[in-house]
Amino acid sequence: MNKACEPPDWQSGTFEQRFFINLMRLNRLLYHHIDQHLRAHRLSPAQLWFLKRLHDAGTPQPISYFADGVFSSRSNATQMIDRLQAEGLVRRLSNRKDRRSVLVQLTDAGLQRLCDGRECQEALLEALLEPLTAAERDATRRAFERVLQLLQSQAAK
Amino acid sequence: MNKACEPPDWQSGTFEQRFFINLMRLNRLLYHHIDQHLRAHRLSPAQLWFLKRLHDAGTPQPISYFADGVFSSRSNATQMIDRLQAEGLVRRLSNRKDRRSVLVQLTDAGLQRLCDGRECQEALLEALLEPLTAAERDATRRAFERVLQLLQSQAAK
DNA sequence: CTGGTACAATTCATATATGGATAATTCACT
DNA sequence: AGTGAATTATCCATATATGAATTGTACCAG
Repeated sequence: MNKACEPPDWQSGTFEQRFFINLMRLNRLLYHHIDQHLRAHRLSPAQLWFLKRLHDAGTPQPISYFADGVFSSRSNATQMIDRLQAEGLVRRLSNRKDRRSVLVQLTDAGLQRLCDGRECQEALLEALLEPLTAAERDATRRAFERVLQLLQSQAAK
Repeated sequence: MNKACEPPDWQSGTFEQRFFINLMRLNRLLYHHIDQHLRAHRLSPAQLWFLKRLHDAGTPQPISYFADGVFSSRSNATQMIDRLQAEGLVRRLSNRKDRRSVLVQLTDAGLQRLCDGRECQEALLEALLEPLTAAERDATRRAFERVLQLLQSQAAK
């Protein structure tokens, strides 16, 4: 990411405008921060998220398992798995129960890569958030959950 | 965006892990929510942001003005402006002061599109955040600013 | 069993985003 | 003035993300 030329005044405008732009900005900055360090482990945050979810599941999962709407939609999951497979981190298994679907399995190399990346990401997040007091953590957690709740009730309409 | 197949348990894991994933999730959901409604006005959130910044500046701005690291990096700004220009929303002017740079100017059509889109986005954000009490707004604002501050001091290292 | 419907994965077109080149231009320094 | 560094926009390769269309498969109603 290139350096800003003359950054806008992020704290101007209404609460709603600042909320939106600060959310987008925080997201972008944090993603980029983690991305930079994960690069040494040859993983993107999205790839790490895929491997982590697959490992947590414990068993091979269909492609649709990864289309959770956070790091990936349905059509994107296919090509994310393509790239992970090209690197030998996962493999595709045929599904005898339902030949429409394909099961994705973590390989040993994928597990190793996952452990490296996970450690890196966790260390970065802990270092970043370490200065937060317990009260600040609580307030932050609640703020996120509250807005997520509003967003879900709004999106239902 | 496709519906989730079996959404993961977002509230498991350490505070740091939940923080990260909730931030990414909130960002994606809100971006998508706004994107869906802006589509009727033939704008993406990123395009609206470009037009808004250009209008706020009041005068034509160089390409690098848009590379603020939130919606766009340097190389991306070029193609964002390409698309806006192809739609007739902005035009490129030569810069007599510095022939390396190009000035981008809002057209009348761009101003009209901006007004439509801005109104749509503001209404969505107000409707979404309307249930928040003053105390919740304050807590939310402070949470964002605190983490942004941490991130900037961390990124400096 | 058959025909229609639903569903899973894929492919395609397009938009967004980054980093690494490059060419043209300007600037800084001697 | 002239050389070398820095800057500006652009181009390229690649990754990420979405929606629409397609293909193959499963399932259900009659």
